[in-house]
Amino acid sequence: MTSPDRVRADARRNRERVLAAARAVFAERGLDAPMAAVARRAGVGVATLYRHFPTRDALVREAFARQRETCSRALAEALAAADPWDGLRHLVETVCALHREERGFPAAFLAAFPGAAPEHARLGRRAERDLALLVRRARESGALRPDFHPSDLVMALVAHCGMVAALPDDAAASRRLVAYLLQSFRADRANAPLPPPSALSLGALLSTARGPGGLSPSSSRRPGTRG
Amino acid sequence: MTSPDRVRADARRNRERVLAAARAVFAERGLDAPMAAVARRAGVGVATLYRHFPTRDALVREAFARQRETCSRALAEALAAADPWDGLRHLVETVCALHREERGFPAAFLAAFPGAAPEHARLGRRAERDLALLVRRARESGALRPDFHPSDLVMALVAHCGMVAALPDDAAASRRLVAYLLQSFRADRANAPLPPPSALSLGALLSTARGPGGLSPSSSRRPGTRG
DNA sequence: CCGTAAACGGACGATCGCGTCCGCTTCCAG
DNA sequence: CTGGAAGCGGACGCGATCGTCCGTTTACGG
Repeated sequence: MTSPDRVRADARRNRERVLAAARAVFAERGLDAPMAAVARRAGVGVATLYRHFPTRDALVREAFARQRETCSRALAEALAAADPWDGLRHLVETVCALHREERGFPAAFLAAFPGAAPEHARLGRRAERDLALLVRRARESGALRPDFHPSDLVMALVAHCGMVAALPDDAAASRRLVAYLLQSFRADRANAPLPPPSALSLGALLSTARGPGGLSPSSSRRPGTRG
Repeated sequence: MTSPDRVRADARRNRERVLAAARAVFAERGLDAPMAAVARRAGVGVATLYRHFPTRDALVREAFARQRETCSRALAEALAAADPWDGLRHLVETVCALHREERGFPAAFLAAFPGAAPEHARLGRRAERDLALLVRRARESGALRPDFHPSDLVMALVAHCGMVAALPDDAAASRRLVAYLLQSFRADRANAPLPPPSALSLGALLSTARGPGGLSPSSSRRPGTRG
């Protein structure tokens, strides 16, 4: 059962090339871009891709491992911060910055959700416990509103993530939403100035007639749906 | 160029059947469910479906026409309200309730976005103008914070919509997010009690190991991406 | 009741993505 | 240097969806 441990150098190299290609392709074409596109971009045969990552899930998971690592670290840092509110803010801002900056990650983040709870909950449980502790401390410090619930943090992250997924180019909107949310979580209302608003317009959202090319290009589906 | 005007009764009936089926199927299987599935559900041949709605976009647009109509009406009502803040709240709550209650609509709402601005901007322009007016009035009434920008409303709607798309069953999270956002938009901070929190957990979001079936079932893509 | 035009439906060819299979190449230990 | 095992790559068979084409059915005005 003990695997060779010694991996051929070219294999390791190819693995990295595939991961980089996957990030690029997922960022450009969405999480369900053809596997072949990833392989081509990596300069590698499909078989090699499938050998390293038997399923799309495995590939996505590995491709964004660093990002998840960053999230996880941000939680630890938040917990270690001298002021729990600062910790909370740090957590939110770190995760949201990741959503904003790492193209394709929001989709992976959202996609991770529905199937999240079932098994493996090892690290998940721990994260939950840490979050609960952080929230309790921040509430007790008086900075966080007393009716704040840990799930509100998740709610905020998912909402932000969903917005970024829909509007991947609007960093202004992302920053502004984060600022609004953080302000609404404070117990007092230190109305710190908000970052500048985005250029979003109501556009055709309420319009009845729609031009061509409206929704067709990658018609989008709800990320969280059991097959 | 003048079309017959007189449409056969069965044609009209089939059209309605297809629209109802489309809403059902889109709700269950996402916006890019097979056209054939819609046809089957409607008890109709594919050809009939394609005759009435030449493209998927056309079908989606028509299927959710009533919902868009409701949004549009909500804006008008908001503008007509005696108190502009009440109007704004009504608008947000109406649209978000729609997101929450009409399965499939959030995806359509989001999908409508990226291609929104280009042409047809007729109704869009008007909506924008109305919104700007509403916002100005609400600011001047003192209820809405002075640094609120009309795009913030769109930002909030897209964020809420994104969250609902990711967590279609969590009405509690939806209501709570709306409450947080509305509170954060107030100039004063009338800390009205929030609706109860959701049962969301951090789950495996930060977890490194992921069990099987994590993201695979309908792997989700960013709704707004030009092909 | 009847004829016609409109509407219907399902079969069909084309396209696309998946994941495997197998012959060839490359690494590296001895 | 050399042999063998690990790794590689692309062709291939499969299944799903698309959108059209055409023979058949149905509504309805006269």
